[in-house]
Amino acid sequence: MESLKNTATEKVKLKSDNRILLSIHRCLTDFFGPLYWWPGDSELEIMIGAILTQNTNWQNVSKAIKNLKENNLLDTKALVEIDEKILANLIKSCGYYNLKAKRLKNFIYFFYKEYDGSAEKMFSKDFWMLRKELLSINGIGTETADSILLYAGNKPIFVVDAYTKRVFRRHKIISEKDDYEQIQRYFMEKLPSDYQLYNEFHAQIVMVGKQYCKKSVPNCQDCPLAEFS
DNA sequence: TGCCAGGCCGGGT
DNA sequence: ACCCGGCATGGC
Repeated sequence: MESLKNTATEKVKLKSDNRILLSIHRCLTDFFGPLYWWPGDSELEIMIGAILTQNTNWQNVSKAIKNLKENNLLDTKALVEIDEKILANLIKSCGYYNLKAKRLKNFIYFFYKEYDGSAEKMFSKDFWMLRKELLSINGIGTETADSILLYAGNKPIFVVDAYTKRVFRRHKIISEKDDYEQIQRYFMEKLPSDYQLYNEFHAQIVMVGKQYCKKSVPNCQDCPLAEFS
């Protein structure tokens, strides 16, 4: 009885505690070990992957990227010059291929024109300013922009995706009605500004979302975050 | 077999 | 300010 009460009190305390996110992150670090995200050998590859993976399984995306690689298309100039229809055909496996070919083109024109295809140049800019520029490109929304900033640019900005929402809503750590910006602010206010931490944490959240906190199974079985909900 | 996957845009209320 | 349909392939 006494211990039960204490446990309940602990949970309430923990939930309102600013450090609950750090506790969760530590728990997931023990659980998964290092995850080494984002898969990709260059900034450009990571940025392309961020666009191609919109609402799409990564497996399908990696095939498309492999295809691009084999055709020497992980290159800004080559992507500027390639015909959009041909590009669409090469990325067919990742779905929405006509749309994504257009979006990829939009981004690559911007990258080539504004930054001469240099990631170093682009990421030397104040990253909140750069975020605005990215968001102004048709086809780049909040998550894609933030993935580019965090994973290609090593900027301390937290990426919110469908997994983040589902996992943290299901465990009642964030509210159902919080939108992208609110959730992002919540994470960034409660966590130290550290790109490596954001990188690892987001990767862990995706793992939890895929393996334990599945959409099709409303009660997360064996969820490593059970103790936090 | 049907459902799902690391969103975003444009048009309608 | 929301809400919704469209976009599409491949894996389980």
